[in-house]
Amino acid sequence: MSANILVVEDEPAIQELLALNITQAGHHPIRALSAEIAHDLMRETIPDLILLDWMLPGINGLEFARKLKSDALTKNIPIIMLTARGEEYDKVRGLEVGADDYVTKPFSPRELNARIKAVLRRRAPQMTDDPIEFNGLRLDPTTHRVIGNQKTIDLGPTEFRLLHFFMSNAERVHTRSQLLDKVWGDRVFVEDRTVDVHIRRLRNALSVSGHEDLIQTVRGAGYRLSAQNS
Amino acid sequence: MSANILVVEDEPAIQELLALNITQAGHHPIRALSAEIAHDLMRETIPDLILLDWMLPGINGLEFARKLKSDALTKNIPIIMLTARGEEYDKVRGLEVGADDYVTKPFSPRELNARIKAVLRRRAPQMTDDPIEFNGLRLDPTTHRVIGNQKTIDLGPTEFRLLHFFMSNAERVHTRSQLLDKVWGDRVFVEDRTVDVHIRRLRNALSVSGHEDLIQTVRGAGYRLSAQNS
DNA sequence: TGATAGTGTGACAAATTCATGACAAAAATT
DNA sequence: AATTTTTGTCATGAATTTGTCACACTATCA
Repeated sequence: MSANILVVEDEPAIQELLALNITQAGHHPIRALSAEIAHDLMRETIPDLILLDWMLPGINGLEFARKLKSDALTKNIPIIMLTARGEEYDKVRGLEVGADDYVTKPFSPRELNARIKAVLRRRAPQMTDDPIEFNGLRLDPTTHRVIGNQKTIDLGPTEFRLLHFFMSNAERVHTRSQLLDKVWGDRVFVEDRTVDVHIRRLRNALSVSGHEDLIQTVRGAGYRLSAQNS
Repeated sequence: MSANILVVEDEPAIQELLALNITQAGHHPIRALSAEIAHDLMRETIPDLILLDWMLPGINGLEFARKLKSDALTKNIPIIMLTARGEEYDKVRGLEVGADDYVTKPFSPRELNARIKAVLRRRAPQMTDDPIEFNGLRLDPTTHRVIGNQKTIDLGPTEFRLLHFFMSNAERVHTRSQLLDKVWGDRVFVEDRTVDVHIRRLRNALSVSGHEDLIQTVRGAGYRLSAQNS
Protein backbone atom coordinates (compact mmCIF):
# COMPACT_ATOMS: atom_id res chain seq x y z
CA MET A 1 0.00 0.00 0.00
CA SER A 2 2.04 2.92 1.22
CA ALA A 3 5.73 2.57 0.58
CA ASN A 4 8.97 4.29 1.46
CA ILE A 5 10.68 5.39 -1.72
CA LEU A 6 14.27 6.56 -1.67
CA VAL A 7 14.97 9.26 -4.24
CA VAL A 8 18.63 9.60 -5.20
CA GLU A 9 18.93 12.66 -7.41
CA ASP A 10 21.47 15.47 -7.31
CA GLU A 11 19.41 18.14 -9.01
CA PRO A 12 17.14 19.75 -6.39
CA ALA A 13 14.41 20.80 -8.84
CA ILE A 14 13.99 17.34 -10.24
CA GLN A 15 14.22 15.80 -6.81
CA GLU A 16 11.44 18.08 -5.64
CA LEU A 17 9.30 17.07 -8.58
CA LEU A 18 9.88 13.40 -7.90
CA ALA A 19 9.06 13.78 -4.24
CA LEU A 20 5.87 15.60 -5.07
CA ASN A 21 4.76 12.84 -7.39
CA ILE A 22 5.54 10.19 -4.88
CA THR A 23 3.61 11.95 -2.18
CA GLN A 24 0.60 12.39 -4.42
CA ALA A 25 0.70 8.71 -5.23
CA GLY A 26 0.31 8.03 -1.53
CA HIS A 27 3.87 7.02 -0.84
CA HIS A 28 6.58 8.48 1.30
CA PRO A 29 9.67 9.97 -0.34
CA ILE A 30 13.09 9.92 1.31
CA ARG A 31 15.49 12.32 -0.38
CA ALA A 32 19.18 11.95 -1.00
CA LEU A 33 21.41 14.21 -3.09
CA SER A 34 24.07 11.57 -3.57
CA ALA A 35 24.73 7.89 -3.31
CA GLU A 36 26.72 8.49 -0.16
CA ILE A 37 23.85 10.26 1.55
CA ALA A 38 21.48 7.58 0.34
CA HIS A 39 23.69 4.95 1.87
CA ASP A 40 23.59 6.68 5.22
CA LEU A 41 19.84 7.15 5.14
CA MET A 42 19.36 3.48 4.51
CA ARG A 43 20.81 2.72 7.88
CA GLU A 44 17.69 4.17 9.39
CA THR A 45 15.02 3.08 6.99
CA ILE A 46 15.27 0.41 4.39
CA PRO A 47 13.15 1.66 1.51
CA ASP A 48 10.73 -0.41 -0.51
CA LEU A 49 11.93 1.07 -3.77
CA ILE A 50 14.81 3.23 -4.98
CA LEU A 51 14.60 5.86 -7.70
CA LEU A 52 18.19 6.20 -8.79
CA ASP A 53 19.62 8.82 -11.08
CA TRP A 54 22.00 7.45 -13.66
CA MET A 55 24.45 10.32 -13.38
CA LEU A 56 25.46 11.34 -9.90
CA PRO A 57 28.38 13.21 -8.38
CA GLY A 58 30.78 10.89 -6.63
CA ILE A 59 29.53 7.35 -6.87
CA ASN A 60 27.33 7.18 -9.94
CA GLY A 61 24.05 5.36 -10.34
CA LEU A 62 25.47 2.29 -11.99
CA GLU A 63 28.09 1.77 -9.36
CA PHE A 64 25.65 2.38 -6.56
CA ALA A 65 23.18 -0.07 -8.01
CA ARG A 66 25.88 -2.69 -8.30
CA LYS A 67 26.88 -2.07 -4.73
CA LEU A 68 23.31 -2.37 -3.50
CA LYS A 69 22.79 -5.59 -5.37
CA SER A 70 25.94 -7.14 -4.02
CA ASP A 71 24.88 -6.56 -0.44
CA ALA A 72 22.60 -9.20 0.98
CA LEU A 73 20.95 -6.50 2.99
CA THR A 74 19.74 -4.46 0.08
CA LYS A 75 19.86 -6.72 -2.93
CA ASN A 76 16.15 -7.35 -2.91
CA ILE A 77 15.14 -3.72 -3.09
CA PRO A 78 13.82 -2.88 -6.55
CA ILE A 79 15.50 -0.03 -8.42
CA ILE A 80 14.11 2.28 -11.05
CA MET A 81 16.83 4.09 -13.00
CA LEU A 82 16.43 7.70 -14.07
CA THR A 83 18.24 8.82 -17.21
CA ALA A 84 18.35 12.13 -19.03
CA ARG A 85 17.23 12.17 -22.61
CA GLY A 86 20.17 11.92 -24.91
CA GLU A 87 22.32 10.58 -22.16
CA GLU A 88 23.46 7.32 -23.54
CA TYR A 89 21.83 4.73 -21.35
CA ASP A 90 22.88 1.21 -21.81
CA LYS A 91 19.81 -0.75 -20.95
CA VAL A 92 21.73 -3.94 -20.91
CA ARG A 93 24.16 -2.67 -18.35
CA GLY A 94 21.32 -1.31 -16.31
CA LEU A 95 19.56 -4.62 -16.23
CA GLU A 96 22.84 -6.35 -15.66
CA VAL A 97 23.26 -4.73 -12.30
CA GLY A 98 19.70 -5.48 -11.42
CA ALA A 99 17.69 -2.38 -12.19
CA ASP A 100 14.05 -3.33 -12.44
CA ASP A 101 12.95 -0.57 -14.75
CA TYR A 102 14.03 2.79 -16.06
CA VAL A 103 12.47 6.14 -16.85
CA THR A 104 13.89 8.83 -19.13
CA LYS A 105 13.79 12.47 -18.18
CA PRO A 106 11.74 14.45 -18.77
CA PHE A 107 9.18 12.00 -17.53
CA SER A 108 5.44 12.35 -17.23
CA PRO A 109 4.04 11.95 -13.74
CA ARG A 110 1.60 9.41 -15.09
CA GLU A 111 4.34 7.25 -16.50
CA LEU A 112 6.47 7.48 -13.40
CA ASN A 113 3.63 6.53 -11.13
CA ALA A 114 2.58 3.69 -13.37
CA ARG A 115 6.08 2.24 -13.19
CA ILE A 116 6.36 2.71 -9.47
CA LYS A 117 3.05 1.00 -9.02
CA ALA A 118 3.99 -1.84 -11.30
CA VAL A 119 7.28 -2.46 -9.56
CA LEU A 120 5.74 -2.30 -6.12
CA ARG A 121 2.89 -4.59 -7.05
CA ARG A 122 5.35 -7.17 -8.27
CA ARG A 123 6.74 -7.49 -4.79
CA ALA A 124 4.08 -6.49 -2.33
CA PRO A 125 2.53 -9.56 -0.81
CA GLN A 126 -0.42 -8.66 1.37
CA MET A 127 -1.20 -10.38 4.57
CA THR A 128 -4.17 -12.51 3.60
CA ASP A 129 -6.12 -15.30 5.21
CA ASP A 130 -4.65 -17.85 2.88
CA PRO A 131 -2.53 -20.59 4.38
CA ILE A 132 1.16 -20.03 3.86
CA GLU A 133 3.88 -22.62 3.68
CA PHE A 134 7.54 -21.90 3.91
CA ASN A 135 10.30 -24.42 4.21
CA GLY A 136 8.29 -27.06 5.97
CA LEU A 137 6.47 -24.61 8.16
CA ARG A 138 2.77 -24.10 7.61
CA LEU A 139 0.70 -21.25 8.99
CA ASP A 140 -3.07 -21.13 8.61
CA PRO A 141 -4.65 -17.83 9.61
CA THR A 142 -8.21 -19.16 9.59
CA THR A 143 -7.55 -22.00 12.00
CA HIS A 144 -4.85 -20.02 13.75
CA ARG A 145 -2.51 -22.96 13.64
CA VAL A 146 1.18 -23.28 12.95
CA ILE A 147 2.59 -26.68 12.15
CA GLY A 148 6.17 -27.62 11.41
CA ASN A 149 7.21 -31.18 10.68
CA GLN A 150 4.01 -32.68 12.09
CA LYS A 151 4.48 -30.77 15.29
CA THR A 152 2.05 -28.13 16.47
CA ILE A 153 3.76 -24.92 17.40
CA ASP A 154 2.25 -22.91 20.18
CA LEU A 155 2.43 -19.16 19.77
CA GLY A 156 1.14 -16.15 21.63
CA PRO A 157 -0.92 -13.58 19.74
CA THR A 158 1.96 -11.25 19.00
CA GLU A 159 4.28 -14.04 18.00
CA PHE A 160 1.61 -15.36 15.68
CA ARG A 161 1.18 -12.01 13.96
CA LEU A 162 4.93 -11.62 13.76
CA LEU A 163 5.38 -14.98 12.09
CA HIS A 164 2.44 -14.32 9.83
CA PHE A 165 4.06 -11.12 8.67
CA PHE A 166 7.44 -12.76 8.16
CA MET A 167 5.95 -15.59 6.15
CA SER A 168 3.96 -13.15 4.04
CA ASN A 169 7.11 -11.18 3.35
CA ALA A 170 9.85 -13.75 3.27
CA GLU A 171 13.40 -13.16 2.12
CA ARG A 172 13.17 -9.48 2.85
CA VAL A 173 14.85 -7.58 5.62
CA HIS A 174 12.57 -5.69 7.96
CA THR A 175 13.75 -3.02 10.33
CA ARG A 176 12.52 -2.98 13.87
CA SER A 177 10.36 0.06 13.26
CA GLN A 178 8.86 -1.50 10.17
CA LEU A 179 7.96 -4.54 12.22
CA LEU A 180 6.46 -2.36 14.91
CA ASP A 181 4.36 -0.64 12.27
CA LYS A 182 3.17 -3.76 10.57
CA VAL A 183 2.81 -6.17 13.44
CA TRP A 184 2.07 -4.01 16.44
CA GLY A 185 0.03 -1.40 14.63
CA ASP A 186 0.45 2.27 14.06
CA ARG A 187 -0.38 3.82 17.35
CA VAL A 188 1.97 2.02 19.67
CA PHE A 189 4.74 3.47 21.69
CA VAL A 190 7.00 0.54 22.18
CA GLU A 191 10.76 0.32 22.38
CA ASP A 192 12.63 -0.98 19.38
CA ARG A 193 14.38 -3.52 21.50
CA THR A 194 11.07 -5.11 22.40
CA VAL A 195 11.09 -6.55 18.92
CA ASP A 196 14.26 -8.43 19.79
CA VAL A 197 12.58 -10.08 22.71
CA HIS A 198 9.65 -11.21 20.64
CA ILE A 199 12.00 -12.49 17.99
CA ARG A 200 13.66 -14.59 20.62
CA ARG A 201 10.34 -15.90 21.86
CA LEU A 202 9.32 -16.74 18.33
CA ARG A 203 12.60 -18.48 17.63
CA ASN A 204 12.26 -20.39 20.84
CA ALA A 205 8.77 -21.56 19.91
CA LEU A 206 9.91 -22.52 16.43
CA SER A 207 12.71 -24.64 17.82
CA VAL A 208 10.10 -27.29 18.59
CA SER A 209 10.17 -28.28 14.94
CA GLY A 210 13.76 -27.26 14.32
CA HIS A 211 12.84 -24.06 12.51
CA GLU A 212 14.59 -21.78 14.94
CA ASP A 213 17.11 -20.38 12.49
CA LEU A 214 14.53 -19.57 9.87
CA ILE A 215 14.54 -16.07 11.27
CA GLN A 216 17.87 -14.46 10.78
CA THR A 217 19.44 -11.37 12.22
CA VAL A 218 20.82 -8.84 9.80
CA ARG A 219 23.20 -6.82 11.85
CA GLY A 220 22.55 -3.10 11.77
CA ALA A 221 19.34 -3.53 9.82
CA GLY A 222 16.76 -5.86 11.26
CA TYR A 223 15.44 -9.36 10.76
CA ARG A 224 14.59 -11.59 7.87
CA LEU A 225 12.84 -14.88 7.33
CA SER A 226 14.82 -16.99 4.94
CA ALA A 227 15.62 -20.58 4.18
CA GLN A 228 19.30 -19.96 3.61
CA ASN A 229 21.09 -19.98 6.90
CA SER A 230 24.04 -17.76 6.19
CA MET B 1 -17.46 -27.28 -4.41
CA SER B 2 -18.66 -25.69 -7.59
CA ALA B 3 -19.79 -22.09 -7.49
CA ASN B 4 -21.80 -19.70 -9.59
CA ILE B 5 -19.69 -16.78 -10.61
CA LEU B 6 -21.24 -13.68 -12.09
CA VAL B 7 -19.00 -11.97 -14.63
CA VAL B 8 -19.78 -8.31 -15.21
CA GLU B 9 -17.61 -7.16 -18.08
CA ASP B 10 -18.56 -5.09 -21.10
CA GLU B 11 -15.83 -6.22 -23.44
CA PRO B 12 -16.91 -9.50 -25.07
CA ALA B 13 -13.39 -10.82 -25.67
CA ILE B 14 -12.36 -10.41 -22.07
CA GLN B 15 -15.65 -11.76 -20.87
CA GLU B 16 -15.15 -14.84 -22.97
CA LEU B 17 -11.70 -15.30 -21.54
CA LEU B 18 -12.98 -14.96 -18.01
CA ALA B 19 -15.79 -17.40 -18.61
CA LEU B 20 -13.36 -19.91 -20.05
CA ASN B 21 -11.13 -19.66 -17.03
CA ILE B 22 -13.99 -20.05 -14.67
CA THR B 23 -15.28 -23.11 -16.45
CA GLN B 24 -11.88 -24.71 -16.44
CA ALA B 25 -11.60 -24.07 -12.74
CA GLY B 26 -14.75 -26.12 -12.31
CA HIS B 27 -17.14 -23.27 -11.69
CA HIS B 28 -20.12 -21.92 -13.55
CA PRO B 29 -19.93 -18.49 -15.18
CA ILE B 30 -22.95 -16.24 -15.54
CA ARG B 31 -22.30 -13.43 -18.00
CA ALA B 32 -23.48 -9.87 -17.91
CA LEU B 33 -22.41 -7.02 -20.18
CA SER B 34 -23.47 -4.32 -17.77
CA ALA B 35 -24.44 -3.70 -14.20
CA GLU B 36 -28.06 -3.41 -15.22
CA ILE B 37 -28.05 -6.81 -16.86
CA ALA B 38 -26.23 -8.24 -13.89
CA HIS B 39 -28.86 -6.88 -11.61
CA ASP B 40 -31.60 -8.58 -13.58
CA LEU B 41 -29.77 -11.87 -13.70
CA MET B 42 -29.41 -11.85 -9.96
CA ARG B 43 -33.16 -12.08 -9.64
CA GLU B 44 -32.90 -15.62 -10.89
CA THR B 45 -29.66 -16.82 -9.40
CA ILE B 46 -27.77 -15.33 -6.56
CA PRO B 47 -24.12 -15.94 -7.38
CA ASP B 48 -21.44 -17.05 -4.93
CA LEU B 49 -18.95 -14.54 -6.27
CA ILE B 50 -18.94 -11.53 -8.56
CA LEU B 51 -16.16 -10.56 -10.93
CA LEU B 52 -16.78 -6.90 -11.51
CA ASP B 53 -15.10 -4.67 -14.04
CA TRP B 54 -14.09 -1.29 -12.65
CA MET B 55 -15.11 0.63 -15.76
CA LEU B 56 -18.53 -0.14 -17.16
CA PRO B 57 -21.00 1.66 -19.40
CA GLY B 58 -23.93 3.03 -17.44
CA ILE B 59 -23.55 2.20 -13.78
CA ASN B 60 -19.85 1.70 -13.17
CA GLY B 61 -18.23 -0.94 -11.03
CA LEU B 62 -17.76 1.18 -7.96
CA GLU B 63 -21.37 2.30 -7.89
CA PHE B 64 -22.63 -1.19 -8.50
CA ALA B 65 -20.49 -2.61 -5.75
CA ARG B 66 -21.76 -0.02 -3.33
CA LYS B 67 -25.30 -0.80 -4.31
CA LEU B 68 -24.80 -4.51 -3.81
CA LYS B 69 -23.26 -4.02 -0.43
CA SER B 70 -26.11 -1.85 0.76
CA ASP B 71 -28.67 -4.53 -0.01
CA ALA B 72 -29.11 -7.11 2.73
CA LEU B 73 -29.78 -9.79 0.16
CA THR B 74 -26.53 -9.34 -1.69
CA LYS B 75 -24.19 -7.71 0.76
CA ASN B 76 -22.46 -10.93 1.69
CA ILE B 77 -21.49 -11.87 -1.85
CA PRO B 78 -17.75 -11.43 -2.29
CA ILE B 79 -16.58 -9.17 -5.10
CA ILE B 80 -13.36 -9.25 -7.06
CA MET B 81 -12.68 -6.04 -8.94
CA LEU B 82 -11.13 -6.03 -12.39
CA THR B 83 -9.07 -3.03 -13.40
CA ALA B 84 -7.10 -2.25 -16.51
CA ARG B 85 -3.42 -1.55 -16.03
CA GLY B 86 -2.76 2.16 -15.87
CA GLU B 87 -6.37 2.84 -15.07
CA GLU B 88 -6.12 4.66 -11.85
CA TYR B 89 -7.58 2.35 -9.29
CA ASP B 90 -8.07 3.59 -5.81
CA LYS B 91 -7.66 0.51 -3.70
CA VAL B 92 -8.94 2.29 -0.66
CA ARG B 93 -12.17 3.20 -2.36
CA GLY B 94 -12.48 -0.30 -3.67
CA LEU B 95 -12.10 -1.81 -0.24
CA GLU B 96 -14.36 0.85 1.17
CA VAL B 97 -17.32 -0.42 -0.77
CA GLY B 98 -16.48 -3.94 0.19
CA ALA B 99 -14.49 -5.40 -2.67
CA ASP B 100 -12.70 -8.46 -1.39
CA ASP B 101 -9.84 -8.43 -3.83
CA TYR B 102 -8.82 -7.01 -7.15
CA VAL B 103 -7.03 -8.16 -10.27
CA THR B 104 -5.41 -5.98 -12.88
CA LYS B 105 -5.76 -6.71 -16.55
CA PRO B 106 -4.06 -8.27 -18.31
CA PHE B 107 -4.26 -11.04 -15.77
CA SER B 108 -2.77 -14.47 -15.86
CA PRO B 109 -5.27 -17.33 -15.59
CA ARG B 110 -3.22 -18.72 -12.79
CA GLU B 111 -3.48 -15.54 -10.79
CA LEU B 112 -7.18 -15.13 -11.41
CA ASN B 113 -7.98 -18.67 -10.36
CA ALA B 114 -5.84 -18.38 -7.28
CA ARG B 115 -7.79 -15.34 -6.17
CA ILE B 116 -11.14 -16.87 -6.95
CA LYS B 117 -10.20 -19.90 -4.94
CA ALA B 118 -8.97 -17.78 -2.06
CA VAL B 119 -12.10 -15.67 -1.93
CA LEU B 120 -14.42 -18.65 -2.16
CA ARG B 121 -12.57 -20.46 0.57
CA ARG B 122 -12.80 -17.43 2.75
CA ARG B 123 -16.57 -17.27 2.61
CA ALA B 124 -17.97 -18.87 5.68
CA PRO B 125 -20.22 -21.83 5.04
CA GLN B 126 -23.83 -21.19 5.87
CA MET B 127 -25.67 -23.04 8.55
CA THR B 128 -27.90 -25.59 6.88
CA ASP B 129 -30.72 -27.75 8.16
CA ASP B 130 -28.86 -30.93 7.41
CA PRO B 131 -27.77 -33.08 10.34
CA ILE B 132 -24.13 -32.67 11.16
CA GLU B 133 -21.78 -35.11 12.79
CA PHE B 134 -18.45 -34.24 14.23
CA ASN B 135 -16.22 -36.48 16.26
CA GLY B 136 -18.96 -38.60 17.75
CA LEU B 137 -21.27 -35.67 18.28
CA ARG B 138 -24.44 -35.50 16.22
CA LEU B 139 -26.61 -32.42 15.82
CA ASP B 140 -29.96 -32.43 14.05
CA PRO B 141 -31.27 -28.94 13.30
CA THR B 142 -34.77 -30.10 12.44
CA THR B 143 -35.42 -32.04 15.62
CA HIS B 144 -33.31 -29.68 17.67
CA ARG B 145 -31.51 -32.53 19.31
CA VAL B 146 -27.89 -33.20 20.07
CA ILE B 147 -26.56 -36.65 20.81
CA GLY B 148 -23.06 -37.59 21.84
CA ASN B 149 -22.03 -41.17 22.51
CA GLN B 150 -25.63 -42.42 22.98
CA LYS B 151 -26.27 -39.68 25.47
CA THR B 152 -28.74 -36.90 24.85
CA ILE B 153 -27.29 -33.49 25.45
CA ASP B 154 -29.58 -30.83 26.74
CA LEU B 155 -28.98 -27.35 25.42
CA GLY B 156 -30.64 -23.99 25.70
CA PRO B 157 -31.62 -22.17 22.50
CA THR B 158 -28.53 -19.98 22.35
CA GLU B 159 -26.21 -22.82 23.18
CA PHE B 160 -27.83 -24.86 20.45
CA ARG B 161 -27.32 -22.18 17.84
CA LEU B 162 -23.78 -21.69 19.04
CA LEU B 163 -22.96 -25.37 18.70
CA HIS B 164 -24.75 -25.48 15.35
CA PHE B 165 -22.56 -22.69 14.09
CA PHE B 166 -19.40 -24.24 15.43
CA MET B 167 -20.19 -27.58 13.85
CA SER B 168 -20.98 -25.90 10.54
CA ASN B 169 -17.67 -24.10 10.66
CA ALA B 170 -15.32 -26.47 12.36
CA GLU B 171 -11.58 -26.02 12.74
CA ARG B 172 -11.87 -22.33 12.11
CA VAL B 173 -11.24 -19.70 14.74
CA HIS B 174 -14.09 -17.29 15.32
CA THR B 175 -13.73 -14.02 17.13
CA ARG B 176 -16.27 -13.06 19.71
CA SER B 177 -17.79 -10.41 17.50
CA GLN B 178 -18.06 -12.87 14.63
CA LEU B 179 -19.91 -15.22 16.92
CA LEU B 180 -22.19 -12.45 18.06
CA ASP B 181 -22.95 -11.62 14.44
CA LYS B 182 -23.60 -15.17 13.35
CA VAL B 183 -25.22 -16.69 16.41
CA TRP B 184 -26.93 -13.82 18.14
CA GLY B 185 -27.85 -11.90 14.98
CA ASP B 186 -26.98 -8.51 13.64
CA ARG B 187 -29.02 -6.23 15.76
CA VAL B 188 -27.90 -7.14 19.23
CA PHE B 189 -26.08 -5.02 21.68
CA VAL B 190 -24.37 -7.60 23.78
CA GLU B 191 -21.02 -7.56 25.49
CA ASP B 192 -18.17 -9.56 24.02
CA ARG B 193 -17.64 -11.25 27.36
CA THR B 194 -21.10 -12.74 27.22
CA VAL B 195 -19.80 -15.11 24.61
CA ASP B 196 -17.38 -16.51 27.15
CA VAL B 197 -20.18 -17.36 29.49
CA HIS B 198 -22.13 -19.18 26.84
CA ILE B 199 -19.03 -21.04 25.81
CA ARG B 200 -18.69 -22.24 29.36
CA ARG B 201 -22.33 -23.31 29.47
CA LEU B 202 -21.94 -25.14 26.20
CA ARG B 203 -18.77 -26.85 27.37
CA ASN B 204 -20.48 -27.80 30.57
CA ALA B 205 -23.38 -29.35 28.71
CA LEU B 206 -21.06 -31.20 26.36
CA SER B 207 -19.18 -32.74 29.25
CA VAL B 208 -22.07 -35.19 29.65
CA SER B 209 -20.66 -37.13 26.71
CA GLY B 210 -17.06 -36.18 27.29
CA HIS B 211 -16.96 -33.65 24.48
CA GLU B 212 -16.13 -30.72 26.70
CA ASP B 213 -12.78 -29.96 25.17
CA LEU B 214 -14.04 -30.01 21.63
CA ILE B 215 -14.34 -26.27 21.90
CA GLN B 216 -10.99 -24.67 22.36
CA THR B 217 -10.10 -21.15 23.24
CA VAL B 218 -7.47 -19.45 21.17
CA ARG B 219 -6.00 -16.77 23.32
CA GLY B 220 -6.17 -13.32 21.80
CA ALA B 221 -8.27 -14.57 18.89
CA GLY B 222 -11.45 -16.37 19.83
CA TYR B 223 -12.82 -19.90 19.93
CA ARG B 224 -12.60 -22.93 17.72
CA LEU B 225 -14.25 -26.31 17.44
CA SER B 226 -11.71 -28.98 16.71
CA ALA B 227 -10.89 -32.57 17.46
CA GLN B 228 -7.23 -31.92 18.05
CA ASN B 229 -6.81 -30.71 21.56
CA SER B 230 -3.61 -28.71 21.42
C1' DT C 1 44.01 -7.00 21.08
C1' DG C 2 40.69 -3.91 22.91
C1' DA C 3 36.95 -0.85 22.24
C1' DT C 4 32.34 -0.30 20.77
C1' DA C 5 27.95 -0.82 19.04
C1' DG C 6 24.53 -4.24 18.18
C1' DT C 7 22.14 -8.40 19.66
C1' DG C 8 20.70 -12.57 22.79
C1' DT C 9 18.76 -13.90 27.10
C1' DG C 10 16.77 -14.49 31.72
C1' DA C 11 14.00 -12.28 34.98
C1' DC C 12 10.09 -9.70 36.48
C1' DA C 13 6.23 -6.73 37.24
C1' DA C 14 2.31 -4.81 34.86
C1' DA C 15 -1.29 -5.56 31.84
C1' DT C 16 -4.30 -8.35 29.46
C1' DT C 17 -7.24 -12.18 28.82
C1' DC C 18 -10.00 -15.93 30.25
C1' DA C 19 -12.85 -19.26 33.39
C1' DT C 20 -16.04 -19.39 36.77
C1' DG C 21 -19.71 -18.67 40.20
C1' DA C 22 -23.29 -15.67 41.40
C1' DC C 23 -27.27 -12.89 40.49
C1' DA C 24 -31.15 -10.43 38.76
C1' DA C 25 -33.92 -9.49 34.73
C1' DA C 26 -36.42 -11.50 31.01
C1' DA C 27 -38.81 -15.18 28.87
C1' DA C 28 -41.06 -19.36 28.75
C1' DT C 29 -43.69 -22.83 30.99
C1' DT C 30 -46.87 -24.56 34.19
C1' DA D 1 -49.81 -16.01 39.01
C1' DA D 2 -46.32 -18.98 40.29
C1' DT D 3 -42.50 -21.56 38.82
C1' DT D 4 -38.83 -22.81 35.97
C1' DT D 5 -35.61 -21.86 32.44
C1' DT D 6 -32.81 -18.87 29.92
C1' DT D 7 -29.94 -14.88 29.40
C1' DG D 8 -26.81 -11.03 29.99
C1' DT D 9 -23.67 -8.88 33.13
C1' DC D 10 -20.49 -8.45 36.73
C1' DA D 11 -16.74 -9.46 40.21
C1' DT D 12 -13.05 -12.28 41.22
C1' DG D 13 -9.07 -14.92 40.76
C1' DA D 14 -6.12 -17.64 37.82
C1' DA D 15 -3.35 -17.95 33.84
C1' DT D 16 -1.03 -16.03 30.10
C1' DT D 17 1.04 -12.40 27.63
C1' DT D 18 3.77 -8.31 27.21
C1' DG D 19 7.12 -4.59 27.62
C1' DT D 20 11.30 -3.41 29.82
C1' DC D 21 15.54 -3.84 32.07
C1' DA D 22 20.18 -5.51 33.26
C1' DC D 23 23.66 -8.08 31.86
C1' DA D 24 26.01 -11.55 28.80
C1' DC D 25 27.49 -12.26 24.40
C1' DT D 26 29.14 -11.30 19.49
C1' DA D 27 30.58 -9.11 15.41
C1' DT D 28 33.23 -5.36 13.56
C1' DC D 29 36.84 -2.16 13.19
C1' DA D 30 40.65 0.73 14.72
